[in-house]
Amino acid sequence: MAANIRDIARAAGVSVSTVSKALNEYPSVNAETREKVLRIARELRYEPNAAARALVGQRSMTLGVFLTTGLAHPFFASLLGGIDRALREKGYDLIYLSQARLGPEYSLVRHCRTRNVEGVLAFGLQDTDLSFAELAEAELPAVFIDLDIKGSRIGMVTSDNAQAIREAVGRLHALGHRRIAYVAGLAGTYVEKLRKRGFRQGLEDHGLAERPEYVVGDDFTQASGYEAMQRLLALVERPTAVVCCSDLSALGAMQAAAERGLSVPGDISVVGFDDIEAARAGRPALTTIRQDMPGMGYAAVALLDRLITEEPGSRSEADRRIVLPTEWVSRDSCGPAATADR
Amino acid sequence: MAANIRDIARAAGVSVSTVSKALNEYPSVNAETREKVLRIARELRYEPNAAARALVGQRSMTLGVFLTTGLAHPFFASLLGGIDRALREKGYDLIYLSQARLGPEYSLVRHCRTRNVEGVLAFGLQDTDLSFAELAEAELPAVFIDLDIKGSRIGMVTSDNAQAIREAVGRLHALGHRRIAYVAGLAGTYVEKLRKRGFRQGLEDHGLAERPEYVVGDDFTQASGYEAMQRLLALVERPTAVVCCSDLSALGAMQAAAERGLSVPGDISVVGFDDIEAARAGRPALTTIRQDMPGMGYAAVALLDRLITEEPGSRSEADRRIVLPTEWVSRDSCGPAATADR
DNA sequence: TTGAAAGCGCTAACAG
DNA sequence: CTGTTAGCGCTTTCAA
Repeated sequence: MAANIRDIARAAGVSVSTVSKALNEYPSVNAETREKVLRIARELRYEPNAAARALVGQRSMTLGVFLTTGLAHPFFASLLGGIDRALREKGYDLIYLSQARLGPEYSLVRHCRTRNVEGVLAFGLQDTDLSFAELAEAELPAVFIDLDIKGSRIGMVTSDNAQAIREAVGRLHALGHRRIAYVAGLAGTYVEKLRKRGFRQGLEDHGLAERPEYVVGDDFTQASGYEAMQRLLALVERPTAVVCCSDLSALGAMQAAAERGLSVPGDISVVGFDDIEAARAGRPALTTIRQDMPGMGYAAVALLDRLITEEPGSRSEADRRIVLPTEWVSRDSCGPAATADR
Repeated sequence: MAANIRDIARAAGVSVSTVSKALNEYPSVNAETREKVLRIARELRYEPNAAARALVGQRSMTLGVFLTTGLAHPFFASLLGGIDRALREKGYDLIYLSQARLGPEYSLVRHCRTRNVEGVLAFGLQDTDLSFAELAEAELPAVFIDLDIKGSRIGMVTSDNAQAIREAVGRLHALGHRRIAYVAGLAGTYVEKLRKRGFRQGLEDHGLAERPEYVVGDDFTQASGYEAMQRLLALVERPTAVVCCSDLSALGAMQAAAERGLSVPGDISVVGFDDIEAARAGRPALTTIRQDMPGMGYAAVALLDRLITEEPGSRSEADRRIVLPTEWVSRDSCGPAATADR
């Protein structure tokens, strides 16, 4: 029942190759012929068959997406928004690549080959996954989000994590804070490494010494933030401001402060990271560092497209890394340091 | 460089059709021949070409997934876990269908046709989306999660929402609660309709009258729960227990109670719905109703597979609806009603 | 039990 | 500017 190119050719009284050319906007087709073909295609509700196109050896226009921590990320939805937009603009479709290996014989690269996947988008925190090495080896173009993987056809998109935290420290300093703590995220992850680095740079910028007891936390979760804050509040000389690696941990931290009877930002200021929905809903509303998730998604697909279509090696290592700026979102969880604490 | 069926045939000294049959486990091939073919296929790292398979007119083994509210759902990750498992078991791949219409000419069904999608999985809250009618019309098999759509090749998977809330009311009643309120979710959604119905049934079961002022809230968000609880606490005769439509709204409700200086569960008991991660992390840890998200995902794919492979009309309306049981998760936010309040 | 051949829908030489 | 033809990789009659 579905019309194909031959049906159109017959109805239009031209050859299939002419139809193909008309449909693909070849310049060599007579304007009238093209219009006629296009009109008939519409009438017949013609839809090109992607499988046939892929088979004939050209592009499959298929990208794969591989998620490690993936969807648990509270802002994956916004990432996807940007990915989606870029996908449409470039004409790609996205296929989901399972992270659940059923049996050791499963291979990401083989899966991609079978489905004619032209490039893969990977997202997550763990870079320990073996598949990544496999990807690089296979020369399959790939773009990682927040993951530091190298390879000739591998790109990366991330936020300017270090700069963001560094700036946060600066802003707290400007508010009079001198005892600034950092609630760290999962050790070993790329973003955590940079955020911690940014924290140190921020302290340095203002001649503040780093105190080991002011660096706590070991995960991006709410629970980690909660416990971290408890430890901070048990200190003899407690911090007046806390920069957190994530909104979730900041929320946990605020919870701990509230239980302790401390007011935020009256007694202690708190800064988050990400700007998830709950940041706005929290009491007090969380001051945080917004990542441009849609922008990252969009940039990732655009970069992947370039990696696929350009000559391998035509862009430099640096040229395959995209670092997006973050945005300081001032809400209610930060305030001036109490004067007694200065 | 990628080996194809002809390469195998050549290397094995047999015909391509024999190779095809061996690869597809036709019984008519000689055991020795089959072994030889399989061995060579492995040596050559042969991977079947999905496009060619789809083209030759058989199954494409491709499912589409369409998300409305989709990924914003905090537990979409667990849903996906179940989907993933079923996908592998049945041999399907999943392609992401954009919800972002670029221009009015985009059509979900056409997209599916182009990509040879055999069936679609849809998830979300809004059933107002026009594409759904289009799906039913096109006779494209589809399974909806938490969405009440009907059609001859359309199925649905959901939790037993009504029963879950009804049971929650019963449990609160058993704890001595008589003034039980309900924090409702987004009006007009399928799950909300059933949860509210369950609440009423629960009250009826125990001869409790429904008080209009005890039904508040209008969304599944934390903000909605927060405001709802504020209204509840402003009442002259405030409830001693609150059943919430979601964990998020329950968390918001607890926040409001805490701000008001009320203890949970000492002064007021709170029940959530979903069992998201934050439920466990909350203080007090939230007593809630767990939905079997992986189970729903798995069931959805399995049902879709049946809808695709079985004769249309071979299963009854009721047979196309799968309702999964929920589980009561007792944590710390519920306690006996204060005796004075009985 | 095996093989030859046709053809799925499309694109791309090449010839006219 | 248009048409003829070959062929992408695979499955499936049909005949041997």
